Amino acid sequence: MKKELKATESELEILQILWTHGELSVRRVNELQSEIKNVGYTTTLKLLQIMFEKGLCTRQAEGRGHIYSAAIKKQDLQQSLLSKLLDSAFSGSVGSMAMQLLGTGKTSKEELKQIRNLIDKLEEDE
Amino acid sequence: MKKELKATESELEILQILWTHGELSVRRVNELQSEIKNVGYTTTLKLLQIMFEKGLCTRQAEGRGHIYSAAIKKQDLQQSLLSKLLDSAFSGSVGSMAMQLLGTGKTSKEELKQIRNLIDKLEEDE
DNA sequence: TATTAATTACGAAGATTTTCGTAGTTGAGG
DNA sequence: CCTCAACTACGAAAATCTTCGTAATTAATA
Repeated sequence: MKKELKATESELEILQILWTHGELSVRRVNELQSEIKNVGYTTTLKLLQIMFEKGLCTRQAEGRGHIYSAAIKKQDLQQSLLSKLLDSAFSGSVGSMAMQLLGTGKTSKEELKQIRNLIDKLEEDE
Repeated sequence: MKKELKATESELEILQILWTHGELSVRRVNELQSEIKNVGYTTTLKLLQIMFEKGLCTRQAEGRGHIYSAAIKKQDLQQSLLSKLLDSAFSGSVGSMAMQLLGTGKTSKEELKQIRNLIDKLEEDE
C-alpha cells in the first residue's frame, strides 16, 4: 500500500529548495528562501525541525549545527498532491484534469510530443 | 488579468455539491454533505455564510430561509487550483505534471484518445 | 395568542499552520 | 578562561480554518 504523503505550503517550499540544491545548512536554506520572500532565520529553522519530526527531512550533525536533506522523493510527493487534487476538485477524472491542464496553452511543442509518446506507450500496453 | 480563485478543502466540498445539484437549501446541502461525513447543521450553515461573504456562493431568500448556488464556475476554480499546484509542486512545468498524471495508470482508453485529439488540435494551432 | 419547529446570526472553542523571540549551548579566538 | 558569534531548542503569539452551541427570529398551527 502506498504511503500518504502530505506537506503544507511552507514545507513544500522548503522541499523544493532541498530537492534543487541537495544537502544544506539551515543558514543556507534560509538564504535561498529569503530570495523569494521575507522570512526570519528561526522561522526556517523551526520548519526544518518540524519537517524532521514528520520525516520529511533527514539531518546529520556538522560542526555545531546540522545539514538537512529531503527525506522523500519529489515524484512521490507530486504524485500524492496530484492524487489529492484529482479527487477533491476533479472527482477522480484523470481525463478532465488532463484536458484542463493541456488547455492552458502553456505547453511547448516538445512537451506535447513527449506526452503523445507516453500515450502511445500506454495504449500499446493494453 | 485573471482573478485568483481559491477555496479551502471544506469550501471545495460544498462547491462540488452545489455544482452537482444546483440550487439548494442549507438543509439540503447538509443532508448531502452528511452522506460523506458527519457534520452538524450549523457547521454547514456557517460555511455557506462564509462562502457567501467571500463571493463563492450567491443566495436568494426563500420562505424564511435561503437558497444557495455556486457563484463561480467549476472550470475556473479547477484552473486556479491546477495552476497553483503546477507552480508550487511542479515548478511550472506542464509537461512533467501531465506525465505524472497520465503515468498513474488510471486512464481509460477513451480518455487517452480524447487527450490525443486535444494534442493534435494544439499542434495544429502552431 | 401561545407554542413549536425551522432557520439565521453570532461568537467562540479547537485545530492546524506560520512566524518569531528568547534562552541556552557550543566552539573558536583572544 | 572569557567573550563573542553561530546555532539549537523551546514556547508561544498570530493567522487561518473547522466545528458547533446558543440566542434571536419567523412562520405555521394548535
